[in-house]
Amino acid sequence: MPGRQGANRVTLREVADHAKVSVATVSRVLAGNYPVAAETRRRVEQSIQALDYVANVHARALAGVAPRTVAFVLPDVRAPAFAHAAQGVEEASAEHGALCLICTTQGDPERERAVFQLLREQRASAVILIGGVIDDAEYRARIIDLAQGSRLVLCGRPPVGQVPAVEYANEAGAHAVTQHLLSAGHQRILFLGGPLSGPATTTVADRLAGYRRALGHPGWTQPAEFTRESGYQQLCARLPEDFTAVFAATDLVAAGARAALRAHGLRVPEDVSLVGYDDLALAEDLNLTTVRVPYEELGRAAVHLALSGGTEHEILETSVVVRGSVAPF
Amino acid sequence: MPGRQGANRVTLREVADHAKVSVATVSRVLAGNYPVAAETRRRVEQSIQALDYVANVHARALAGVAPRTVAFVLPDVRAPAFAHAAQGVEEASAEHGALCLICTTQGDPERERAVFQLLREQRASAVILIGGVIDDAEYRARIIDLAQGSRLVLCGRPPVGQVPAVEYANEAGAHAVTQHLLSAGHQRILFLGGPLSGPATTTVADRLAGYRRALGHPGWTQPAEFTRESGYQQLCARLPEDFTAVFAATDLVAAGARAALRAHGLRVPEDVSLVGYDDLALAEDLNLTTVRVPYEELGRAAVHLALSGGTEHEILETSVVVRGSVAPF
DNA sequence: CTGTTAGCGCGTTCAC
DNA sequence: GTGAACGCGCTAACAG
Repeated sequence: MPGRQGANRVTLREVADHAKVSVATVSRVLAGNYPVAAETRRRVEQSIQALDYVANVHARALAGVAPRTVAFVLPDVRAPAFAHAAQGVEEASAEHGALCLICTTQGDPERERAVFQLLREQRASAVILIGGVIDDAEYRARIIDLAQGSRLVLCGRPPVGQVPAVEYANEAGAHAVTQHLLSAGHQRILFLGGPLSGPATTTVADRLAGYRRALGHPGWTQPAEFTRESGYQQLCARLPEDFTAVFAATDLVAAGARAALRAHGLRVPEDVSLVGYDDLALAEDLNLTTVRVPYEELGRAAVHLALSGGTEHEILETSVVVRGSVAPF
Repeated sequence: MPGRQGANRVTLREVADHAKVSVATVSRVLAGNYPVAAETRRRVEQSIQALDYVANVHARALAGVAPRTVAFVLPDVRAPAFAHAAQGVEEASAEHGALCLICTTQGDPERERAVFQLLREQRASAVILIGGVIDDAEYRARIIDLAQGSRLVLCGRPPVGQVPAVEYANEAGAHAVTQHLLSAGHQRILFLGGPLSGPATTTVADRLAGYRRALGHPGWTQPAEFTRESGYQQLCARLPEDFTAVFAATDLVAAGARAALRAHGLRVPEDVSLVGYDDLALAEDLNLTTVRVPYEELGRAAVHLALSGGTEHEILETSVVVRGSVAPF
């Protein structure tokens, strides 16, 4: 192992001195984009090794050679769906030789602003935004505003003005599972999910829209937050009633719904059929028929879009994963 | 909204000109650590607004004011345990006003090296490392090597040489659940988990050690990777046998074990008791008695340790969470 | 209180 | 092929 310098403050200058050449020469062998005598190059490389020289990105960036950096901004890494998207972003960034920053905001617009400020200071090449949102005028204005600073790409949300986005076929997926339920003979299907009060996020709104389009009428809905707990309580509040199937807006909600059904002595799928959305790992545990959302692909696509500079509106496909939570009625 | 500049290349100089002051003055109102006439400050602030000026971290860093950056290096963000730790790291970093970088390595030492190189170039204030490892000489050498570049803190692993670490009472937790099983009258307890071949990671090794210490003898073990699938298959391979309880090395493994038990017509806990480790969300779904590991705290503690520059070896507590998967025997 | 100026570490013309 | 010198945007003395 070469002699290490601890705090590692070795500069180009020192390497140059050590190798008895000028800084320009060292810079050249480092960049490798300019002819350097073999012997000289060897000597320089040795010095670099010996001193354990590590280039300083800051100096480099200032001199015009900025490393690519893509930032992924999300409410919370612990949410499986977001974690999967993050994985996709990470992988795609690495493939592009870009460093990946992951920043969480806890859904707080204030923190989101702070994070963006930080990212602008960092001169991030691109920032990708994910997380449920209510698509109102205030929100759209905020996005337009944020987009000024750096290249912005929306993920799992509709595009806003000139700000590009990569989405998944959310409404279509909801339509498909509902259709699946309908084909099995179900007629009274309860949609479980949505805000307990106030406007819905685009995510729920689209799923609800797909459900309604398949049904051909407004159907029946029971609000519930995107948590297991809420799914449990909100369905209990609705039980007993005469629906034969439940469409939970999320796998997590479905997990809660399933528990609620059981608590009321109802079996899945014998007594009540149940479907979810997202296809998280727990859907398999629960043997839950659900809609698969390609979260990792979503992240990857966002990175490509961000780095390619495109402005198209990409929409990834969703598909229903049939397991054992639906029985014919 | 102020007039935005798109690519945002406004410099201090321009702001100074706009406000008819010197760059030093602008720098001062920005830093706020030096007296500036109220009127002047107001004018400068207006110019900053008008031009939508955003400081350049790189220039700043080069001039000596480096922003704190803590990097969290992990195998995979999708693993719930790691995601929770990441959340802790993120929050603690934010509290310290530090930017948080999250980098994944897929457990590939090569990628790990590349990431470290990148982080050194970034002049990261600290890097925190998490993920299962086999504690051999090669590994220890690698850590020592990596630690040269920047401030390193190990997370959920034992310290190596001068490299500090924050762990959780892994062995003690395993001892405690085993004791819990013993108290319920169980004697033949199977430990499910561990490498199918080769040496174990410190994580399993410690859990196994706790199990054995409680038992007072080597006990019975069946290898299994840390996945639901492996838990299922490896337990099936062992069934039927006459143990009355299973200690799964991980909640995920426990989920698989539970499915295997069911597939063989065995009920939990009536026929066989089952415990896991980690206390992930799914443990609650499964009504699984398990050991709670404070992953978020682990992440937070690592950040504090990293930023405080301490070198202590911190060990967080674990506790057994009693749910309904254990019955007296 | 405010302006001038010298670096921070590196890439990049230019001359040699 | 190689070296000297300027500038990237900003902070921190140092003078006024």
